[in-house]
Amino acid sequence: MNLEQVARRAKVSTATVSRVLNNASVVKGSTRARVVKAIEELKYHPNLHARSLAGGKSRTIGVIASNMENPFFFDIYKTIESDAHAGGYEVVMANTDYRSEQLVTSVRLMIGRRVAGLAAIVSEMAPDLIEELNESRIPVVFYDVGTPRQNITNIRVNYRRGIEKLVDYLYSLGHRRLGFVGHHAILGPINERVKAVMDAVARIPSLEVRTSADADTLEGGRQATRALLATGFAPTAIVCVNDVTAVGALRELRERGLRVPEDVSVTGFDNVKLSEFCYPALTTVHIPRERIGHIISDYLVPRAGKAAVTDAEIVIDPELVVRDSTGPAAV
Amino acid sequence: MNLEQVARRAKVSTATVSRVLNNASVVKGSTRARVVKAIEELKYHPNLHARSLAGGKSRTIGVIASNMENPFFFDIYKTIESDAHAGGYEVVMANTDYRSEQLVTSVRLMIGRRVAGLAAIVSEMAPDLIEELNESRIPVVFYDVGTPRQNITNIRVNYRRGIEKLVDYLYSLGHRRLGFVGHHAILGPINERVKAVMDAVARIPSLEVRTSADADTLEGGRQATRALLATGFAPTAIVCVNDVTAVGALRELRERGLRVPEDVSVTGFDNVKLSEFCYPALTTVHIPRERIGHIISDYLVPRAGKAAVTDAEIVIDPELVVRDSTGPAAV
DNA sequence: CCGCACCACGTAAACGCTTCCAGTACAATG
DNA sequence: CATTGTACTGGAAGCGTTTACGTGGTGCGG
Repeated sequence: MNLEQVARRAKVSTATVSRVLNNASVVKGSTRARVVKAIEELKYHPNLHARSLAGGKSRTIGVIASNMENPFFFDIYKTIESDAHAGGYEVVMANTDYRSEQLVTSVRLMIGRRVAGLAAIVSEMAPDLIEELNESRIPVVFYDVGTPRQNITNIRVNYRRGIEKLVDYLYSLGHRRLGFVGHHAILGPINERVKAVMDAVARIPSLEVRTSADADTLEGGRQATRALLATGFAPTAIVCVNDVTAVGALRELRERGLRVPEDVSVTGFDNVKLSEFCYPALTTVHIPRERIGHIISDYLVPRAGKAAVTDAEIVIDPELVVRDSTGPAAV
Repeated sequence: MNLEQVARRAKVSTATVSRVLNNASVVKGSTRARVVKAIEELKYHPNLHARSLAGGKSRTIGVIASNMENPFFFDIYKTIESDAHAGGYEVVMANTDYRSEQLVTSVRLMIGRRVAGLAAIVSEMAPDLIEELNESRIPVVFYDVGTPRQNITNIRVNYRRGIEKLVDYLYSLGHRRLGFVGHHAILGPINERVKAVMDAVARIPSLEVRTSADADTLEGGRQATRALLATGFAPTAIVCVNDVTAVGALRELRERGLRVPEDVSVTGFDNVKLSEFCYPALTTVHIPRERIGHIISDYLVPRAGKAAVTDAEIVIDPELVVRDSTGPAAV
């Protein structure tokens, strides 16, 4: 079922069929009608592979994320998708599960697909990736990690600042023993996020902190919290790497009979919708996911009268959102 | 950057490069080494479009879902993805937002991509879709809606039975006034789900029910619940179309000062992970999402020694999961 | 020393589309 | 009536692969 068959049935050349398909150029009304009729009768669907091969372009942009299960990533994805569709583009998505090996695979896949643009919303990194991407000439936006380069734009939030706001707030409530629940992807004291917490705590001598980590899921947050408490360390507040893990923490505390925030305060990060709907509603740090999504699509989706892609670094300053999961430290 | 350039650099023909790329046929070790070296030096990435055009096959399967934001769909997606990767296949995903017009667009897109198989996990339907799909000769699995056909397999859960279990359980707890919170996609009394609720209730004369609907999100569940209560109708139990909307309902009730389950009972559907983590944990109906995912990939991902795709209808019987959001009806 | 099988590789024809370059028909113009 | 322009359509060359087929070497038995 190809152009030729349609052409034959409509008694025109393949060139003409192609023209009506892309409603480019001028095709006489009667001819166009014949072609359209043939297309419908044959239930013809153009082969997109052939199309982008011949055309040299692909009108699809790729989005790679660490964990689409986490609404944080999904919210960004959704915004990009919506913008892309508005601009006549398609989106293909890939998950890495925080594995840098999977990141490399996914990036290769996207390059192989000759995407028009690529967004990598990931916390992991692979050494030669930037080089490889640079070589491919594909416009790229990295969120979180990455290095600005020709054709590579960088967006990151000032995670450090967000954590500081959180820690200062908890300190002001009288908290002195803090727990930090992370996820495996950011395990290890070298990690930027853990370091941010350590540094924020280190500024205030009377503060003490212990960390724990598990998967970036509800269950992971629960397990990490359980492990943290199993050490005998009794934090008066638990800072979680994001809202999802915080909801996991909430459950573990509840099952241990600890009240939030009377006995233990809990904080999230991201300000995902769920953070308002869980109980108690989470004190968290807002990260403007829609804005991030729009920035990304501005860079990747060619739009009439838009500036060209340039290398740049964009830093977003997150802000504290106080809700019900935090309160004065227990005596 | 194409096969020819690689071939030239390795001083072989494009055929040989292709052979080492697909490590098919026998290529002498030394030659293979030269080619591999050239590939890496040039940072060559095969053009996947050309590949599937020439090969005639695509090694990717498509998944279309109504709302990936809802973990129910995502869980199924994840299972399919994992199975597909295990079988050397890629997956492309598309969202319909419950809009049948978008369903059509997505299906066309998938056909255009000449996917090796297609899974449609959707609650909406479009008239000519089945016909169009049938014409395309692509193996298809429908979940929820659809009609078995040559090359089309159908999976559905016995939603009706699940609702009956729920209603019977609530009745046994003394509930007589029920609210049903749906989402827009299933609005209208013609809908299968609403009908299932109506019929389940109709079996028991003393039971009364009112319905309401909004988006399939946390916020939607909340709004629908608000609308339901705003009518003055005071249900002693609220049956929600799924867990996500139920969590939304939970929040609305909490903000109105209604205790769950003392004042009002709430039930979800799907048994998504979140249903255990919210407070109170939801009484719900378990739908085996992983199993559904596996069934789908069994049908779509060609695997060594696997039976061919046949038309069939598979029905899954869901079971009740009682947790903390339900209790005896308030007097 | 010849012939044959076989291995390793090259040649070239698809795959289904886009698009440049011509070509035809016909109206408008001088 | 010849000339130029315009509107539409066709021919054919790619796009980057895969793959059937062909060919040149090598090793072996006879």
